[in-house]
Amino acid sequence: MTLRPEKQNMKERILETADRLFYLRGIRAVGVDTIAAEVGISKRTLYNHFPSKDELIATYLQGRFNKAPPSDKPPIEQILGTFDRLERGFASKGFRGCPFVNAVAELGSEDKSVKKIAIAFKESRRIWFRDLLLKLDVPDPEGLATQLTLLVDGSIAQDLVRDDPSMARAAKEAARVLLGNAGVGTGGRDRGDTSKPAKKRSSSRRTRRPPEL
Amino acid sequence: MTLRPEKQNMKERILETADRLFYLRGIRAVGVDTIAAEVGISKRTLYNHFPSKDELIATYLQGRFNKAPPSDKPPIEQILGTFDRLERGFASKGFRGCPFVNAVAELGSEDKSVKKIAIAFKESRRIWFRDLLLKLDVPDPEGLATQLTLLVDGSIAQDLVRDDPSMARAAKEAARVLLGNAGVGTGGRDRGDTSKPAKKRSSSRRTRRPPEL
DNA sequence: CCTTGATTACACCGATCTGTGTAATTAGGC
DNA sequence: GCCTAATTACACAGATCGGTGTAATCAAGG
Repeated sequence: MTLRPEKQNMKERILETADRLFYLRGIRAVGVDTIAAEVGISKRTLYNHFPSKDELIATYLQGRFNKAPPSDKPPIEQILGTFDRLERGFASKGFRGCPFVNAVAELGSEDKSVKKIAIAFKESRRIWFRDLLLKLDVPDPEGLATQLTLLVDGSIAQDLVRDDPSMARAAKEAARVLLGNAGVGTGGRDRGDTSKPAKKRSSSRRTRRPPEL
Repeated sequence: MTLRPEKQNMKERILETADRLFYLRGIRAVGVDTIAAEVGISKRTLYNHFPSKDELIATYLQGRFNKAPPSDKPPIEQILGTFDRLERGFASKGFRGCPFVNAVAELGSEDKSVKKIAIAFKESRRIWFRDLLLKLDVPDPEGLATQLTLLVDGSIAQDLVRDDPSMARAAKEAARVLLGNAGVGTGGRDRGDTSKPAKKRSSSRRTRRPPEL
């Protein structure tokens, strides 16, 4: 059953090329002919592996859904490290925004399956933040996790249009402030003692529901 | 020289329809035939007013570049009010993300003019924040303004995929924390005295360059 | 060697795209 | 009423789109 080496993973090869082109140039901007030509195969072969372009798009987005590997580093480092990885991603040449946001922006609200994948991805990242925040015992892990995702997606959008990787650093600084406000020492503040600095000080730390000035 | 009423602002009529369709369905997804049909004119007439679709796209984006009207309200209210307006926008049925981010996502890095307009828009909002922050005499108006734009764009992206207007509120809460950290009372914190509460306390307020944990 | 399945080249379909050419029609200003 | 300019309908060009049908070729396993 062993095919010749270069065609061993035909489906993966197609998917890799589709991923690259879809992400870099946009989904609507890339035709199946272009993908087939780039892979070096006939269009017929492509359609023997994917019944339609929509299926290829869905598989492409599914493939972008890489969950973060479990880490044993302290939660605070994992959270802030997210923005470091983000900055490295921005600085890399191939970065062009969030594939899920781009897909929703391109394909409109018509395509329900695309939107479902995008929502699932965004939510998974929020949950990832939340679970780390739970270990830190912050007052409102749900809300703070949402706020962190805002910083992530905000910096991604800003970098997409500005090509400015420093947006990730700005997001990190903001994240540090939000974490500090929640009673978490981030190692970047006044005193460097990161050793559990008095969490949950009565209620004044929490960003309470404000009286809507 | 007065044309008959319904055709008095032909160019504007075309532009309004193009704006609506481009924004709601996407730029690539809408053809000039569709626009002309929707306006109720012939395709030839459309091309008599716009030499190409690219020109129409550029004009569409230029038209989205509406600078905020000057306000005499306190800066802090203007800043936080941004997120209230954002939330109302999210809740309105026609909202579909940031037209500039969407355009860049759709058209790729090929179209330089589109990207330039998008950058100009993003920067104008940052400057708007910064100028308000200057009046508040915060330690780092430039950096804080950038952070606020991250919250704005983050909530827009999140709402685009989640259809959840509460993202604007989450952004507002985060903005409140960031402003509070900069020494600005936002009316939602412990003591309600918004009367210039000890700005610029030596250096410990500032989110300093952290030692990169 | 022969069978089997994958891949190939290639033509083709109908639809859609941006953009143009043209001649007829319409309406306003003088 | 006449001139001018805008708008109209409509055909058409040339390209690209997603997708299919077909027959030949190729390679691997028995």
